[in-house]
Amino acid sequence: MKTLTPSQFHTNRLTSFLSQCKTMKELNQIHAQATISGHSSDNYIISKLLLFSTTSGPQTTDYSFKLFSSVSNPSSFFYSTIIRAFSASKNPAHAFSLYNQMLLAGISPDHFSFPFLTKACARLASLPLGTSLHCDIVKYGFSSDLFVQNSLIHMYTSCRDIVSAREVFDAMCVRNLVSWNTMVDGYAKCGDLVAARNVFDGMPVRDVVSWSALIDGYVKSGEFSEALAVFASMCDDGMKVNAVTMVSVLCACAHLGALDQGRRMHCYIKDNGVCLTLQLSTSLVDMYAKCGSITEALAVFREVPVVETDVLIWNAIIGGLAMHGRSKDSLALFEEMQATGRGQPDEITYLCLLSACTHGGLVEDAWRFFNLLKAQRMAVQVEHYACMVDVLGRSGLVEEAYEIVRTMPMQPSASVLGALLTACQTHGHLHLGELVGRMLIELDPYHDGRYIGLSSVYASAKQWDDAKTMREVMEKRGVRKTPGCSAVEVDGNLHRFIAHDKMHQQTTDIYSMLSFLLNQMKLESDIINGEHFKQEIWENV
DNA sequence: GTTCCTTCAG
Repeated sequence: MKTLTPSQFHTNRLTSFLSQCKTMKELNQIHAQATISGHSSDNYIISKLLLFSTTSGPQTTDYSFKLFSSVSNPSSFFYSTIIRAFSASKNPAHAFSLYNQMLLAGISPDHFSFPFLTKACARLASLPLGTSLHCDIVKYGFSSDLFVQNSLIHMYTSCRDIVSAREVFDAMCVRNLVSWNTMVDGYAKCGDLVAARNVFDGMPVRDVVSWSALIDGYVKSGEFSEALAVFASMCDDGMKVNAVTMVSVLCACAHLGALDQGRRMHCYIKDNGVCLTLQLSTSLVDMYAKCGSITEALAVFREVPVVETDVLIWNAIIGGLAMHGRSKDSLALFEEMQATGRGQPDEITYLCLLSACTHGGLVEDAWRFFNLLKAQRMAVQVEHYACMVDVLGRSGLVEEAYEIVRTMPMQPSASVLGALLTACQTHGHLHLGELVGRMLIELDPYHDGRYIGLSSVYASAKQWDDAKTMREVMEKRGVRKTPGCSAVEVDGNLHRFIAHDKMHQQTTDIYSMLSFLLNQMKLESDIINGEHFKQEIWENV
């Protein structure tokens, strides 16, 4: 029997621990053991530690970098691994600092280094950087490596340079499924669905990624019905779908407001044993909330074990409740999120909360969240300001709302000014409304709503001539009023309507119900809002 | 002795 030295014994023991390691906490313990037994500078042990920490998500990048720094003469393996960690981190540009350091140290990049570097470049969407990287790839002789070529296609499409992506693709001697899929994804991602479809149709073999990339392309381009049609063909083709496919499909249902279809997709997921990932649960919550069934959204949310929740699913349910006017419940779920400590609130969480406050008229809570947002040194975005202006404006605090607009650190967007304009109109601030209305028209001269907005301000102040003039100015400038569009799903069928639409088979029934509802609203509006609101309703039908 | 490319959620 071979006798091991104490050092070899420790190395074997550490290696065995590392192969069974499941969490970062365990990894830290193994690292401590390595330090105690004097193996913290053993490159093999460090390589194992580094591999684990670089594949444990972007939160561990700092730790990975510390590990990397403890290697005395890092080989290309160590450089590639740390470059990979940075390419997936918040700061992909750091990957290039390491690349430069690697070149200065006289280490040549290999066929592993370049895919990570191109990925970093893709995330930065920097074409100049990508072009110079491509030159390096040629220089070091890796331009015919399949993996490098595939990642180059991805890089070019991320930089929206389809021509170069195509050149790489056409120059390839050997293409695999990934090459084709990357092309489908890249043409789809740039919004050219015709080209994506052509590549897809020309594929010798297709897999679940090919289909999913095409479906997602249609979703990203807003062609939701087409996305669902492709999904149907995919099923007809006998292709097995996965969680990624369903995320895109549910997103399409959510945008269409197609509750019955969404429910059927939920059943499909259960029946076909599609893995219910956290992302998929988030999509289900989002779909149910956007399709009007907050009850089912809550049910899906409650089925996810609290330990697995992350900020995105909290945002989906907090935002969903806000959307449904359940402001107090929305705020209560935020408290629950804080209490369980699962998921760190981000900028979007606060946006959802502010939107809850807007719907519920919760001015004090809105200020509380707004200050909390600033206190946590998060990026206060123009959307947060828009919500604050909206919540203050709706509560009649028009001066305070105006103060926000005046002092905000960036240019107020159309949504910020729009919220202020509505406040001026509702609470009769003619002077400010006129000023804001004119700014909005300047900002968006081809947007019909901007003229209508100012016209409504005049109308609310009973300045009928000015109101009429604004509409005339709009017409003179050739700005057409966009017809309002709505859709409703009945028994899985989607019915679409535009303003004054009389095309529907049951148009007589629909209009008689509408006039009944309008009469009810007329009565209510007389009591609540006075004349001009009533007028607005009639005008817009 | 260990690494690489494609599809997804607010």
